[in-house]
Amino acid sequence: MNKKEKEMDKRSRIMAATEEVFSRRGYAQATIDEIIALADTGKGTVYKYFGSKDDLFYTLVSQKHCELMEQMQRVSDAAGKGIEEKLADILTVWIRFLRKNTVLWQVLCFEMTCSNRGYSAVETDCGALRLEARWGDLPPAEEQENILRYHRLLKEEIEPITNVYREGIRQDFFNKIAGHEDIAKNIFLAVAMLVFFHTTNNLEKISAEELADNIIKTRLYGLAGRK
Amino acid sequence: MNKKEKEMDKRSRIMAATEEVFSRRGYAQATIDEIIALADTGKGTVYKYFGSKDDLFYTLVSQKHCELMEQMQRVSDAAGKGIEEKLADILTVWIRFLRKNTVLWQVLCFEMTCSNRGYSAVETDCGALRLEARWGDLPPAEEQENILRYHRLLKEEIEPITNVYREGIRQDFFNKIAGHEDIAKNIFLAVAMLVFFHTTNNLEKISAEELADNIIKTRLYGLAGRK
Amino acid sequence: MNKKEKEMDKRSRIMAATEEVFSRRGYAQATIDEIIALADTGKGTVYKYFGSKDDLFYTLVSQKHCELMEQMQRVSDAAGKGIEEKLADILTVWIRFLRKNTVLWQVLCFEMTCSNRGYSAVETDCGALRLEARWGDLPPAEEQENILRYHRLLKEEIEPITNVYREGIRQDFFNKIAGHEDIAKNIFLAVAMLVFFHTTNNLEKISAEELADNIIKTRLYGLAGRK
Amino acid sequence: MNKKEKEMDKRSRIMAATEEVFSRRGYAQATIDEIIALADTGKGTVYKYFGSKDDLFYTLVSQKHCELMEQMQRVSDAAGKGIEEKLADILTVWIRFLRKNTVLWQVLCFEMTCSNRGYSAVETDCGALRLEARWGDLPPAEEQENILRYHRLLKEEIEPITNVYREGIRQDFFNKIAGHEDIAKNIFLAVAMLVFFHTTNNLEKISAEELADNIIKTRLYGLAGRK
DNA sequence: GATGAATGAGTCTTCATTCAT
DNA sequence: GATGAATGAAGACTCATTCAT
Repeated sequence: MNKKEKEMDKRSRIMAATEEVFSRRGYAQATIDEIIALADTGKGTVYKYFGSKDDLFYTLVSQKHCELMEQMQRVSDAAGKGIEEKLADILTVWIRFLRKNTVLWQVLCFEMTCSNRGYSAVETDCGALRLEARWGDLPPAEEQENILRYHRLLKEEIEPITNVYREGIRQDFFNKIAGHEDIAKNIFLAVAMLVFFHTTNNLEKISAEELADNIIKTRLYGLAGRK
Repeated sequence: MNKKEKEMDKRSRIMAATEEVFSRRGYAQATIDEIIALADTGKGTVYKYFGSKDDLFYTLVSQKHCELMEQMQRVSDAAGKGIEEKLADILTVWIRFLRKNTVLWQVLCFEMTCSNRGYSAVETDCGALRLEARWGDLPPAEEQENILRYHRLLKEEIEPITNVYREGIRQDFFNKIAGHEDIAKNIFLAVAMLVFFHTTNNLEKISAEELADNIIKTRLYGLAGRK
Repeated sequence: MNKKEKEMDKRSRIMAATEEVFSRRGYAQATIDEIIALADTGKGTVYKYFGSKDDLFYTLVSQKHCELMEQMQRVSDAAGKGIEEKLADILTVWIRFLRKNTVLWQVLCFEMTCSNRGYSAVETDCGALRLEARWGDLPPAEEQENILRYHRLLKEEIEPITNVYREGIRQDFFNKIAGHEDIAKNIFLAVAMLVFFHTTNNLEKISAEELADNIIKTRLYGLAGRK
Repeated sequence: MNKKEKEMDKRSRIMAATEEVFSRRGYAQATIDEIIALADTGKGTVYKYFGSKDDLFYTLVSQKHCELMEQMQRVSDAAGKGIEEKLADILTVWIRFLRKNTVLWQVLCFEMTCSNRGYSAVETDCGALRLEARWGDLPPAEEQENILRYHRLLKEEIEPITNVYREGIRQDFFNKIAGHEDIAKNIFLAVAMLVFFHTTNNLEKISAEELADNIIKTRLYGLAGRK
């Protein structure tokens, strides 16, 4: 095993331990000590590669995020599919992903975005995200940036479904009932919630495809019986 | 002011401070020190009345939970209303409540249920809740109980809408497409998610009634345009 | 022993331990652990009373500084003394003080003022002190303030002798050879240096009065023999 | 470029980086990482050539010390000069040197001699230096030696001026007022202090020669006006 | 009953030094 | 010979909880 391989070995062992520990404990409760014990490495090594606990977490979810985006892109790009099918495909990918990374994405959505500290990300005119405090003061610029990067991940993950939704609007596929394209986000988040609370319902046994299909059908055509 | 009143005064001042601090900081970031400073009381007093930080939080949300249940009960009990109207009324209550207690319920849903530590509450045959670890070991019995009580609150909050849903099923109001009554929970949680992420979408400016109505309409009759 | 007394007891025990440890190790090498071991107290207690390691040090030297200023003021105020006598008296106080607090003031002069990191304090027009970086960037405002307060102590300590020097100038007691009143500071600092390096010379055995007298005499009338 | 040259290149690049970093940060705050980044070399190389952080610093100041001694020797050896001129020349060299190496010599005087840890160097009968602890225990012999070598540098730097002073005594040039030859050291150190605190006084703008001349004049003939 | 001083286990983070390649 | 990945000891600081007054 050469130097490069050994280094990757360390890195990936740390990454694996990181995933396990954050998945087991959430962010705040996780400790670097547990990670290094699991990765069988020194504390310095972790800090050399990743810089800080926050960076460690970000690196982990960032990587997973990329995998997710790739899959979403693939199904989004698929030719010859209708709105309904596309939506179902994207949701399927999203559900599968969340089922594998439930805790991690829960932590990302709630702990890391600091939405539980009253911070929200709002879109500026130029499309960038800016942190806003619903009360109190904003943290120092550097910390803001750390928080914002998590918001950016989420924003990007919602985009594919938003795009399909826009396409549907153009094709006059959708009703014009409600808050327009926030609906896309709505579906997206609702599915997340569904998975986050999964074990308390029976939807877990259903395959991702089936679940996505159900959700899309219900959303598109409604729960009320057609008479 | 007699002894009893003075005591209640202390209690309620602590309670008010507790709400403010947990709402501002989430659970982990909140400190007893900030609470007593705000309540202008001693640390011992807090521990005498409430026993622990967790108990303090539970007492707070428990109280709010009762208020919520009362309101839900009231609209659920209203006579002469159709399924659609009842659902909209319950959702309106739920949305209003969450908008007032966003952070608190976010914390409750994710931090306190320890769903971010891989624990899930499953319903036993006798209708009770039991904690289950998706991996690793369960915590000591005492801690399990502390976690479970939060699950019980949530379960109870979902019930009113579940009941209406069941009624709709009986009246043949609903399609039979999907996971049956989990759908109720689905709507319920989706709405929570909507509020939790509120500032990032425009739905915030809409009144609770309007929002509830939109959601119900969309859910019942679908997003797809009727041809 | 009542509550107040007990509290003062803790505080003063911590203070005593602080003095001992900082005197033994300097600032950077000193550890809170050693201080609490010596004070036989908990770490939290130290942080409750003093906030941070830097505050701990500042509190200590600040207290000693006050004692020094009091003594300097006393001899400065003494009526019916000539320039020479006044200078000697102030120097005597200064020497005595430095001999008792050698390491502490050495640390204050060099470690705490961060002069070894390229920061200097310059006097603004309004007489206040401002930090300046001879290279690189200044630290955040908060840290600047922490550094400046040490400079302020030193500035205040030099004042009495500067005042006497100014008086001497007015009385035409001094030559006009050199950098005018910086000379006062010069003497002051030279004496500090003398004490800081004391054990390497024999001046240690001389009493503070004698030493002060020698220094003043030499400074005033010169080392060169009068022919 | 042959092997020898390449090696020297490495060495000198490390040395240059060492000077820059220690000058910018002092000793404790300086890190090997910053040095190797600046020298564009590997950490192992530094340790191969210099053994330890302390050795690195010592090598640096040792080299500068030699340059200083050379210059002092040159002006000391100059024929046909009086006491006053010789003193001024030596001081000029000293001032120039300190102005170029302010932080380095500050660190040397206070941090490296561990005078801020209560250790002092005393001269034994045979003229050698021995470490003494004003309290507590002395460090292990090896560390003592590391500390002593810095004291030796300083002692050697003071010698030229001490020699001239001795010559002045022999020539009956000096008064017999004070602590005899410690006076020489006194002047020497006072000048150091003057430079260490330079930005807080106006002496900085004066040329080294002028400053040296002023100091010598004032010291020799006194601050008090001749009537 | 109310208080708040005291506690100390637990965390993240830094950095000089080593050693296998 | 040069490298830099790996290490782990060490240190500042936080905060829930206790308990004597």
